[in-house]
Amino acid sequence: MYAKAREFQRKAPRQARARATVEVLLEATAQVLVERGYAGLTTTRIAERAGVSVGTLYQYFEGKAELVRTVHQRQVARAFDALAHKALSTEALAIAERIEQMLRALLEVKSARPSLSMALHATMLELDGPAYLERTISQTQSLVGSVLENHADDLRGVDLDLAAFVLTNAVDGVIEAAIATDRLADPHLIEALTRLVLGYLDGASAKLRVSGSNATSPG
Amino acid sequence: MYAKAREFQRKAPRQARARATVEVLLEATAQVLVERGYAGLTTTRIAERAGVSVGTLYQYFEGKAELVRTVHQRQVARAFDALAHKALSTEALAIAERIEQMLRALLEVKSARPSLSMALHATMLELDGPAYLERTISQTQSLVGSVLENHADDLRGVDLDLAAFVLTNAVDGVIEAAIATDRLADPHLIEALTRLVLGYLDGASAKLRVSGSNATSPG
Amino acid sequence: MYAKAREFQRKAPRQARARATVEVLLEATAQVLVERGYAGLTTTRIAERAGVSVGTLYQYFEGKAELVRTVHQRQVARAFDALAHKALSTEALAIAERIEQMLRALLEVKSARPSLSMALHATMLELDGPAYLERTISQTQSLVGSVLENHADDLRGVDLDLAAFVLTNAVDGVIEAAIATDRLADPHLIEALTRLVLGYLDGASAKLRVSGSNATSPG
Amino acid sequence: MYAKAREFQRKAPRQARARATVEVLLEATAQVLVERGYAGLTTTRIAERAGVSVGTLYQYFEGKAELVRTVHQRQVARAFDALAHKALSTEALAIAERIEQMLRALLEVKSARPSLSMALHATMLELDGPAYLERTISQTQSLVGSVLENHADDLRGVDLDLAAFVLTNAVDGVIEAAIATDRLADPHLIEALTRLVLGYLDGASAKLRVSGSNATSPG
DNA sequence: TATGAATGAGTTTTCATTCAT
DNA sequence: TATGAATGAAAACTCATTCAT
Repeated sequence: MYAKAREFQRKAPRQARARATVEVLLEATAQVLVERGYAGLTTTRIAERAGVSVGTLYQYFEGKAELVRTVHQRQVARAFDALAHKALSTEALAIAERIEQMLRALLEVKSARPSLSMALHATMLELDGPAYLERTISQTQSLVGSVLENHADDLRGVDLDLAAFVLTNAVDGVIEAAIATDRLADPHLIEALTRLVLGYLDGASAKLRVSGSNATSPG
Repeated sequence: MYAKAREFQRKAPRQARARATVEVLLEATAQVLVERGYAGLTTTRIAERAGVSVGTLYQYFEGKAELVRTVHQRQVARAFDALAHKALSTEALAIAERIEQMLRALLEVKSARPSLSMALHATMLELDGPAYLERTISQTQSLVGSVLENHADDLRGVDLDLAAFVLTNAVDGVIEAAIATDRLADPHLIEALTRLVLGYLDGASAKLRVSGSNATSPG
Repeated sequence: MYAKAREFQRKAPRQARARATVEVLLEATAQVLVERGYAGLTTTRIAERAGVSVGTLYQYFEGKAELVRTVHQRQVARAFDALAHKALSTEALAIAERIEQMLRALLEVKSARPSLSMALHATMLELDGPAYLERTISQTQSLVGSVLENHADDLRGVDLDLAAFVLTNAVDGVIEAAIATDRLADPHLIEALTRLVLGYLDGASAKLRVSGSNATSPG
Repeated sequence: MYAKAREFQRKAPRQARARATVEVLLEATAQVLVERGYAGLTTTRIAERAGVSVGTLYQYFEGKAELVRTVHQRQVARAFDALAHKALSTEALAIAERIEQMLRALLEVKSARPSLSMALHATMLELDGPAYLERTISQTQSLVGSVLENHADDLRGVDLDLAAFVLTNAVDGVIEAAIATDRLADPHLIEALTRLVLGYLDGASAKLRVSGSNATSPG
């Protein structure tokens, strides 16, 4: 049904010039994909935009699917790395603060090339089917899972796996829509996302509810 | 109260036979799309599956894009109608109960042809770009918005427009991921979604927090 | 190589209504041919324009080729009849006057639907190949031949067959170009054509030269 | 002195091999057009005849229309160049002699591929409508015009523009008919055409009439 | 008779991929 | 290595024609 995802370059570029060619091809792929969609992403066009010949393209990549998958992997890796880095650097913070910082980091990284994210999402869905989501999201999901686990004391009663799944995808859905409607820069977005996550966790844990949200402290 | 989507076709079928042909073509499109993705959705294949000739397909539709858009519109309309209907029939209920019921209705309608939903999402993204999301979601979003307004008293302090945007897309993101990972049937899903929505609203409204979640009742 | 020219309607229309349908179809064919060329002349379009169904079209004509040939035949017949009629009614006149009158008649009949003439010419060439010209022109050519013969005394030394061929086609070439460049209405055109014909005959006959062109009389 | 026609192609051939391919495609187009008419001129057939694949055809031409136009332009250019060349090399001659020589040159060039001329004429009419004639003939017309101007002294009283228009198209009409009826080789044709042209000019100019045609000399 | 739905052969056209230079 | 010409399978799409109603 869907083509298998094959990995990485056909040939490891040894020389600097070759490495540069690979970069140029990947960037060209990203640009053309954003500008004309997957249907308009032809090997000729990629090569043209990259300033090399089609032959060269095939020297480094198996075809356009591999190019797209590579671009996607990089994009995903960038987002994941940013998130993971922030998760590490905020280990000492309280959960509410930590989540807000992580969401900030995520929004920032997504803001870099918003339309590329969208285009890649659609394309990967077409290339590898729903299975792609599973692969891609699961990584983030387990990162989120371990972060939650760090705060297990505050989250007693919360099904952490379920929470990781729900929150990761809920946040993703909102961000995707924000990209589509060009609201990524809306200053209220970060607040709303934070509230979404904390609200969910809050609704499941007595501890957090009392200590975590000081606004609730009664008169 | 809520807007309706319509279809446009190359030529309106006059005879009953023709109307049946159109239905058969749409169903064939849905099936082939699910089975082979948009790349595998060829006009020949659609016609074959529908048991008519290609010529007939082109008599009623401009091409496969129009077929897909029509299938999508119907799918969206079905979900929207179910949601709108439930929204109306639960006007008397408290917000928490109402939201849970609406989420149940939504899950139910999405469960009907989960893989079709996914495939349509990916395809529409490719066909019409991110703009498609805007068009599609906005309808649901305003429905959600008016439901929230019905409970404005319970939601003092909540930015209802923002809430409608965030909640609609958060729920959508979770459901989409649930479809992709085959968790739609998970009995915990409905609870989690309800908590997600109520938790968000809760985090923004003093009134709701006190009356809606009895664990919080101070003293 | 080129399809055979088959003649006339598949079925003679007995009733008045049927005759009207045939007329309407022929007129529709002419209109569509002018507006969209032979490539754009589809049976559906003809039927639509005529306000009948395709089925009806096939009730009266074998297909679009027959329709075009019929329209062409009528057009040719109109021009030929006008010319023949004028030839008869001017038998008593001197050759110069007679030719001018015939040319006037020809221009007049061609002016009626100039673009139709052009379109038919191109289409018939495509349908029946160069052979069509032979068939069509020969009729006119022999008419011209017999007119010249009536004035054989004035045209001693002229090869009448050759003259008929040359003059018919020369005049035709000029008129066709006049249509294409929209000069049909140019008042000098008729003079020029007359001069062209008389000049040719003049160049071949001593008698005509002296008596026919009074401007030459020296003195 | 006289304008030149040029070609436009989808992509300019860089290597010698490519240039050869383009030639082969043009020749194949000419052949198929003659053999089967425009209706029978399919891209598959052209490629087959040229001994290349369809893909190659589309690499250099937008489609069959562009191929035909290019062939036509070359054909027209050949005829025009021959005529222009003869016009230059006969500048010193008397008008009668000059015209005969130019007509001879024209007949010669048209004799090369008579049926191609016909087929191109019909096809261009269909492709570009009557407008094509205007474009094509105007060039020749102005060449004829300037030739006539060279002999303005002999042509006092003649409207040179009108003469160029009438004579160019009259000659064209006769030649076209000669091609269609296979009389191009008729030895009388050249005489007749010369007489047609001179006769026309003669009928309009006193000077030429007296000196050019000795049979008229009075007394 | 008239209708218009259905047919499907026949075209055009694209584009990933190969390979001689 | 890089090039870009050539390939041809595969797709979209049209339209003359038929025939059940």
